[in-house]
Amino acid sequence: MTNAGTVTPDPHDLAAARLRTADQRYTRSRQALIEVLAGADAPMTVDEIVARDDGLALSTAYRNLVVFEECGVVQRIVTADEHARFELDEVLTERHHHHLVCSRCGVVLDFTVPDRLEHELDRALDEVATSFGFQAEHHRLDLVGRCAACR
Amino acid sequence: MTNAGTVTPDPHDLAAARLRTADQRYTRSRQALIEVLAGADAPMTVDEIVARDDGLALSTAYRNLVVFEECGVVQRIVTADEHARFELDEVLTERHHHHLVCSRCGVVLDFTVPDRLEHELDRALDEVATSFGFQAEHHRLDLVGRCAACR
DNA sequence: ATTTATGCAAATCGTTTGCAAACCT
DNA sequence: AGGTTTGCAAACGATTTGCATAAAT
Repeated sequence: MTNAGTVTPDPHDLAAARLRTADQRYTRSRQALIEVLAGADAPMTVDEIVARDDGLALSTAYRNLVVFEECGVVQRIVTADEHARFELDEVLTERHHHHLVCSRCGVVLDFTVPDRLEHELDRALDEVATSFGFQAEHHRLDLVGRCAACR
Repeated sequence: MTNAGTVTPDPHDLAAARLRTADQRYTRSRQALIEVLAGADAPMTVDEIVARDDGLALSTAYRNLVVFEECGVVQRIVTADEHARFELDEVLTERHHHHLVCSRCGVVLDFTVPDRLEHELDRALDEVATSFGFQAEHHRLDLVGRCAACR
């Protein structure tokens, strides 16, 4: 279910709000970063992000992505690939999803599973967390294989 | 279900067999590496592995772990943590499992979910792969949170 | 005016690699 | 012997960081 019947809020507003809570400014660079990520159709590497926005320094991108991550504005995705990838946090997109990861080229795509399965998963993971004395934060479900282009 | 009623084969034999198939030798260093991993109760970083076996060069460990990975003898686990971790492949251990990942200290622990859920998951993921033109290799299910020591 | 963010260049650090010696078959 | 693996030290490359300047409040 993807917030049917509601208006999807602006990522910029949500990001700004979350940053403000952490006493962080929503500067031009940060706005540009969110703009790029909001327009992405898949998680992006830092190189890809910087290439998309002329004038943004690599170090600034890295630093802000860390801030975003700490504020729950973006999610960092680490695969076997050497580059980390970033996407807007589900809090901003309101779309819980998982990732297809290509074992050859490293590309990452989003997918969802039926709600029923997702709930069963949640329940099972709750039990696991409890039995290990773990305080669960979130789960990740990745399907690893060859993407259509790399088959 | 964990191969009830059968004798668990020796990891060394299985590793040697798989390496032979790829025209790879099962040298002392490689045996030592498997020995350490077979005795591990959780996926280990390369530093941990080398510390456990005196005399094994870091570069040798890295090189052999790559060979092992290519031969399906070990599985590389990459989390948000800066160190990759390694464990024997499920082909050797015969225990399909998933990972608890501590978001603070990076430690990784194994867990399993009920067979029924695992099968449902497989079915759902098959559909996803098909619809994306993906050739699935395997899936990963991680529960991220704070481990008992880091809460 | 004071604090925080940015850009550049240099530093970090896990991992990889070149090469000569040791090893295996 | 003949090809492979190993150890050491140097190289790599993604990410981080110090510092002086620019931007934000």
